[in-house]
Amino acid sequence: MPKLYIIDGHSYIHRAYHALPPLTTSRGEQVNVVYGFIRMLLKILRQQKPDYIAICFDTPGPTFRDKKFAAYKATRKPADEELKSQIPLVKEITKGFNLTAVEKEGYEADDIIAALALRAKNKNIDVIIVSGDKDMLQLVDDRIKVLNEQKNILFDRNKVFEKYGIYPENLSDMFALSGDKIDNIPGVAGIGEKTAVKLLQEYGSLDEIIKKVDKVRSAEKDLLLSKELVTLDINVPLGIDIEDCIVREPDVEKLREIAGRLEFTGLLKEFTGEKETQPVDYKTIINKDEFEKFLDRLKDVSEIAVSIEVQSNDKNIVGISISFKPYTGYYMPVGQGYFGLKEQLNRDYVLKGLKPYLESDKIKKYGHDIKTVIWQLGRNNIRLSGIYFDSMVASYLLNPGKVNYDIENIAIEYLNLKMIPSTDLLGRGKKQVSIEQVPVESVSKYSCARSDVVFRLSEILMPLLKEKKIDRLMFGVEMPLLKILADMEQTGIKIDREYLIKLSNEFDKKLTDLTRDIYKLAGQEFNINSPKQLGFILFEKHRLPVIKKTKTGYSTDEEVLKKLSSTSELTAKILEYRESQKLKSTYIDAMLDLSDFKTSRIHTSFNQAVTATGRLSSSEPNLQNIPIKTELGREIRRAFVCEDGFIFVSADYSQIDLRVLAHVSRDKNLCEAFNNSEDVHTQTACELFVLEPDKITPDLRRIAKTINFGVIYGMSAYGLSQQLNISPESAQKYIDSYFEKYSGVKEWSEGNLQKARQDRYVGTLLNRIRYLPEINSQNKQMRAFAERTAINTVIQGSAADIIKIAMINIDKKLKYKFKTKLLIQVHDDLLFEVPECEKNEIIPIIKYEMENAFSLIVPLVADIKTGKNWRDMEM
DNA sequence: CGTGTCGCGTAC
DNA sequence: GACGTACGCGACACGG
Repeated sequence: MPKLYIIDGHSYIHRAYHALPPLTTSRGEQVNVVYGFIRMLLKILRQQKPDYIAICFDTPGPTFRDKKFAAYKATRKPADEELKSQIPLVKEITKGFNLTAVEKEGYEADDIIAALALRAKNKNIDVIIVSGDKDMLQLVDDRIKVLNEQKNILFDRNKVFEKYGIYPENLSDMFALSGDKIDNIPGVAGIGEKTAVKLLQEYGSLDEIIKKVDKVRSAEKDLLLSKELVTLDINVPLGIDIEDCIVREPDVEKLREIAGRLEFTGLLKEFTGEKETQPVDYKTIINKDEFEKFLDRLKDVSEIAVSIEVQSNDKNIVGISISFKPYTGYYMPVGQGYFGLKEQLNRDYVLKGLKPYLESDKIKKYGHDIKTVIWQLGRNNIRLSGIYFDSMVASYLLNPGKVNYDIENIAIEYLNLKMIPSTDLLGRGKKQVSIEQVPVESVSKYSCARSDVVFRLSEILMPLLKEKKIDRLMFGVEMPLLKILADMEQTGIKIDREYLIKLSNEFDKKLTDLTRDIYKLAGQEFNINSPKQLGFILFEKHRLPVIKKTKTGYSTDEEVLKKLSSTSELTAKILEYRESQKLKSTYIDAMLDLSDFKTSRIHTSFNQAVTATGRLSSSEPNLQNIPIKTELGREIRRAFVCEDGFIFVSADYSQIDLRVLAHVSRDKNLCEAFNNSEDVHTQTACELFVLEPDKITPDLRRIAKTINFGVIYGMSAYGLSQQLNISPESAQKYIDSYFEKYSGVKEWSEGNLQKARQDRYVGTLLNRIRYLPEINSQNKQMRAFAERTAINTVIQGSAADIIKIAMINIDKKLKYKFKTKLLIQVHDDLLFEVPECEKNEIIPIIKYEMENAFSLIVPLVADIKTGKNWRDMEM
């Protein structure tokens, strides 16, 4: 059925005026109403795909209601000038969209809407009135609905009854009885909405009420007048036909011109987005016949792009789109609501039909964020196979420095294509709707585009990967890794819930005690978690010396509190409090929250397209920063346990960063240290302080270690001085003497920078690249930062390359013969869950594959530990 | 009432 | 006024 959207222009304008801040152009014109109006209109156009739209406006002059009742709307303030001045612009916008504005002298928009709605209804057109005005609800029936966008409610008869306790046809009686303060409609004094409803329910009609209720009878005149005023006039001579309201292509030129004039830069971009040069061919498959034909076609294809839409709460699949080639797509709705959809296929039937193709190695799979697709299908017992090209990963490899790799952004960058953002379909925030409630035509276009665009992207991205020589990294490392990460996520790691609950309670008690002590020492209660309040207590109330400041006030970080703690019991307690609070909120409670209720396992996300250096990241929860350094923190690790009959095996690379540095720099001294399997930090101390190894004190070793890390991070004298708590001058001396002893490192570092300045990027061992646009900046700070990352990225990124290769090679060995599973990667560390019976066989395999993942000029060494939980791991 | 930013603290 | 790379908590300011 075709749909007519009738927009209450009056309601839109006021909403925009009050909801938005008073945006102005640089010339001082207020334009918030215009902006809001366009936004709301775009949303309706994109989300609802109306066939007809009519935008109704009031006219300034008096209406028949004013003639009947001079005081009508008399209490209303005249509209603000800032609002009124924008109305002509709004009408101009309407024209720009090629939409029809309807107004009629002597009538209010309400009456026009009523007349239009009834006329459309008689032509078998579904009507949706977009308005927040309660008067409009009188019109609701089986064909006519009212959409309140602020509250995101679509009123049908039942919804009206739900809200008022009476049906739409009785609303005018109710409004007449209760009156309306805003419109100055008298009604019957002493009767509000509640009483009106009660009376109507009791007596049925207005006539009966007048007869039976004294109070109403005495106000009969007012009541009848009110009734006339609230009743919508459906006999407006409209002067237009429904067909005049058909939705046409907007006049993009005109909209662009207005957007430019009013300085709507964001909107301007939307209107400038490339129009499809080639028409797309998207189809929605809704019956068995079409589906069987589709499956027939699948038999002959060698590659498909897949995109899946899921319900946000239960993650059930509501539809699948598949594309065979660019500019085409098929959408199969399998769990959508019936809004505009006559029939749809059964989910299990569709999945069963697609399964052999999705699981076939013969058909190459393309997608954007395939790991998510693996999950979506995995939940439905389909193991996606033949995984070939992920456009998210590809675009990440082409430039890993970006904030995100959403397909919308990638499509703009590489195809100059503006896609429908999901917020257009679903809205955002609290008003977000679930996808199955969105009309199928919209979801179909949205989803098909997502498959289609993956193909279009692949045609651009693949040659780029080749050209930049990162195709081996893509197809040899990242694509195989993708599947391994999905497996790791799916496996998860078991936690001891009872232990964590016990820990949580203990920490609770500890925190309560500490809080009490702290309040006492501070002399008052305050929020210890607030650095601002804490700063006040320490540095203003107690006049403790200010050691460091932040952008916004006093610093209260660990370094500061530690220094103060030699004299202050208060800060010592706060340090204790901080540690416990951190462990409880970030680890203990979060782990309990995120663990699977049935299996007690935690399934993190290993993100493949986040870091600028090529490392993985982990989130929800982050299992890559579980405490290990302090005794108390380590207690958290005891919560990570293996299943009965299994044992954890962890394998971590020894000094992989410094080994990579030795390799790329070919520094004689550094290589020697590793080739002679000496302790590298001690060795560095020997060089720096010109002492024999047996003369190196722990303190000297600590200094050497800090410097070694400094090299990896692109050390500066200032940074090193901070870290070692020494003067920048002495730090500089250390650095000078380091580079004297390790001249190879110095030469490599300089050469690396020079190359970076030339190429504006750096590359790792596997030619993972990172752009450094700031490397030649005039700004010293920015340039210095780029120089540090130039050093760090090569080392950190190469180490990431190596462990990724190791993961792939280990996976190949494990996959078929063993039940051992890789659970977690922490940058240079792999954690496996191993059946006890496989342990002896597995350990040498893991060690071998890690140490031989890549051939450096120094050996790679992996240290193996085993244990029943993640804390108590022993060699 | 949600969203973005800041300070802080974990990991490698 | 930062030696690199991440994630996430709680507080707070801000525009609704």
